[in-house]
Amino acid sequence: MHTRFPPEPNGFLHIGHAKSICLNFGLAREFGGKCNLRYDDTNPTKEEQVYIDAINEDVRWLGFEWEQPECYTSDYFDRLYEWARQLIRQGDAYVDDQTADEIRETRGTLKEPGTESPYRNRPVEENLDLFERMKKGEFDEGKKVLRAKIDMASGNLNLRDPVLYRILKAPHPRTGNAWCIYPMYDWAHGQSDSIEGITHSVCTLEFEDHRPLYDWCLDKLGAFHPQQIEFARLQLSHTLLSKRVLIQMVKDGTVNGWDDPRMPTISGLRRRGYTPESIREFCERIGVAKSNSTVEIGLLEHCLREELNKTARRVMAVLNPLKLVITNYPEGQTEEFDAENNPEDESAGFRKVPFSREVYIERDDFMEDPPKKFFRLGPGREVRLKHACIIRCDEVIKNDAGEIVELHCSYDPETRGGANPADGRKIKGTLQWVSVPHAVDAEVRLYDHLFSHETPWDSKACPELQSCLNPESLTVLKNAKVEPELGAAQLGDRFQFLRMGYFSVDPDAKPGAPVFNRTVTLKDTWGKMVSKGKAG
RNA sequence: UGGGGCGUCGACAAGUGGUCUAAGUCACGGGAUUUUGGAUCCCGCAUUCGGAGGUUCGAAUCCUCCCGCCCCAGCCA
Repeated sequence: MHTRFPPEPNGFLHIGHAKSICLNFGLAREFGGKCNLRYDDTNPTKEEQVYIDAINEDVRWLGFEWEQPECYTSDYFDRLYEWARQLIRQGDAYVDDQTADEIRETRGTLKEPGTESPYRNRPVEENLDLFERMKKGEFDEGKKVLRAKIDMASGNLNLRDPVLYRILKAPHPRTGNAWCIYPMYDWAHGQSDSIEGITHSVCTLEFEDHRPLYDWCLDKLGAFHPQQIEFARLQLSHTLLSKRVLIQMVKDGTVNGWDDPRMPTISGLRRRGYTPESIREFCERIGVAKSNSTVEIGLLEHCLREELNKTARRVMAVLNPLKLVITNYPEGQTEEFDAENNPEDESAGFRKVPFSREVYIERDDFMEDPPKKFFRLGPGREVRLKHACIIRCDEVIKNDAGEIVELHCSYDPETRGGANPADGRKIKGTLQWVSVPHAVDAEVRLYDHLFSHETPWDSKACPELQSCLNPESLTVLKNAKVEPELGAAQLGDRFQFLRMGYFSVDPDAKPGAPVFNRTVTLKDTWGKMVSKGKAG
């Protein structure tokens, strides 16, 4: 088995491409075959080297290695040209002088047949001569094309004398000015597959109509004939995977570049903190079929959490800090408690976490008048500070505006170090915290789905993209407090901020000024109860 | 009668004549457990396969008709 992943270098790869990559490379891996990376670079007006570099990086990052060296359709331009001459000699192709408009008008419609070009029956020698002169640059763009001579009455429009070559006086990123005629996809793809010895040419559903043409070309040429097989492209809820729209959002500033952590691009997912493993697992679980379907983005997030739960170090961070003073703890005293790094992985060991009289807790973890099922902190209530001790809230301090600025609590010395109370009373709530004098300031960026609408690609449900955007897709928190050791977090580090979610270091981070991206939240049963009104 | 596809649980998706009163995963609901309302563990979740007929001892799987959805009229890929 020999497969290939054939991107056009005209944009960045996204999660939909990942499905194709995993499929093609996965097939080769599973059946002991090979997989090529082939750039389908037949349109120099749209393609650029920067995209090739980005695609190479993304495929490698996803964990796949292609047969060296990578392939380019442009490497086959000579062969393709010779093959075109063979077609002409066989009387299966001709040079057409009609304009693009004329060709469109004579193609017919979906229900009516087209009409044949007046140039359709030119003698072979004339076609050969004209085609050669096209190659030499004697004609302007649009003046002539090479067409296959098939059937202008075919029900399949692709068979109504499709254009094989057009004149494009544009320099090519790889062949420079060597060519001014470039092959169309239909003329290039199958033959490139054939040259590379591809056995299974896997592509998306919209090419199903092209298969008869794919077969026609190879049959006429008598060349090695790979088999084209189609599958449904990925559609993800709350996500747009159209290259056109992605480019637009980058250009109009809706997002901050191709690698904005909200983008479904591989580079965006990478910056967001996704792991290659989780993306591969996702591609494995969604399966491959021919029916158009939409996968819930929750499945992608599940695959991520599943992996991060096993691998990410747990650490404490407070996103929206509220100061809490433990009045019966000696002023100026500091001690360290042992904290487990990952309950899912014993080998991750323990670390020391500094504790003192004043700590920050999450503002949302306190309610002045909490509902019954809220088992976090409230006046007179007891709660556990993870790894440290049990505290009771004695007093709520407010400013003149009536805002809560500080909590006064007392701790139970018996529970110091995380011990359970001797009297056997159960403490339901556990909070993460950060010691005030030891805290490191951090910027935390909270990300959510770019689109609040489930099917942003649906023009009926979403006539205007803007109105379907999630206004809360990015929330920047500049006043987060994190454990001291996180001040030294490195790019590529991933953590679970206890009870808050999984976070990764953003490239914007600088020494002493950490920046964290929320990769994905933790499952939030309480949040779900609140939004369903069952929290009372 | 343009051509090509697709329709199995809320979302994916196995299954292509008997082992199907239909696998698995996510989601969802319930319970246990828990120093993360996380994780983990149990339990539940399509008598039905777009619909209607038919063939057959037997159909999601074969046949007929019907319905719905997607793709194709770039000198894009």
